[in-house]
Amino acid sequence: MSIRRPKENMMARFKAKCEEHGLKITPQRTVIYEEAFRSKAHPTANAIYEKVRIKLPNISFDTVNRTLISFSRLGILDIVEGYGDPRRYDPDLSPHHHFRCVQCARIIDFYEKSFDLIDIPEKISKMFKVTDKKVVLKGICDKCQNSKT
Amino acid sequence: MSIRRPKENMMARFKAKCEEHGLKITPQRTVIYEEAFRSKAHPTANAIYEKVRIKLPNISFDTVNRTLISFSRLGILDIVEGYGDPRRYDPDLSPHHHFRCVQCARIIDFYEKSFDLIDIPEKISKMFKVTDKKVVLKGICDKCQNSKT
DNA sequence: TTGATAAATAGTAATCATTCCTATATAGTA
DNA sequence: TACTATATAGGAATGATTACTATTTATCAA
Repeated sequence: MSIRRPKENMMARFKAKCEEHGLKITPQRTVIYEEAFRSKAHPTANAIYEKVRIKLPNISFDTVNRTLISFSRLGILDIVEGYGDPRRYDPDLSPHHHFRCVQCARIIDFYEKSFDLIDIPEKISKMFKVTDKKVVLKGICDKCQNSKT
Repeated sequence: MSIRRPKENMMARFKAKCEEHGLKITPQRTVIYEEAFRSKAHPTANAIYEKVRIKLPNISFDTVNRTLISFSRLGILDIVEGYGDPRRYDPDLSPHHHFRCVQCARIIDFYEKSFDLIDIPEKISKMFKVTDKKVVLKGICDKCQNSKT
């Protein structure tokens, strides 16, 4: 799911983003950034915490959680739209879209060029500063259709 | 936000949906249904619970929560996409779309006919049973743009 | 109309995600 | 190198959500 980029580009982007927003570059933030983007699928804060902990054994969960939230506020990282479940992050920065199964709660990524091209209505772009757009589909996934009990 | 419909239609729909899925029609479910659709904006389970409690003083929160979840599973009620905050419901059944402010976390409804008409790609409709589609925009809302501290 | 039965509910208790608090440590800068 | 605003660790508090169980009830068949 996540885009493969050379590590040096990733870290240059990280450094630039931090400086842009006046965030100090700490070892904790660096490792959290690396691990968040190394993740596949849509990791929770806890999943990222567990990975970070391997490199920084006595980091606190709060630091990981707080950092992920500030990353998402600054547009460094996306939060996946959820439906009452724990917050999950999306390291995939390329335009993509989501299908959600209402039975098993899975969120499945898909790519569709025509969806990437939809125009923001003027009434919206006048009022708000739009930084991202995504089509979210809802329904029953293949697995759940087959295993209808 | 919610569509105004004659109450009798609402209740006929409720009854039909319950029978379709083998749900018993209980006074609790009836009142929860009524109050969920009377709500404006995007109420939490707790907000609906407080309203239902006026009519059924000793209903439990668990019953309200469980009922709302089962309604959403059966397509009776929508869950609003959220970003780590408490689950919220959407009583607006008409096609509409959402803008999310990453600063203040508001979800703002908007209507855009061209978005309603987007086609589901065949690769998706073959694999999944799609029951709803929504465009989700992300950015900074008008209020937050003005009050940048 | 009534009795049987599977489903639903009330009333907790338990769990888990998330946020808050404070003393200590540190990155960036003069 | 020393100063200062930030950031962090650790743990406590809060709040949402789910789980559990005894009791009640809607539905349906006789």
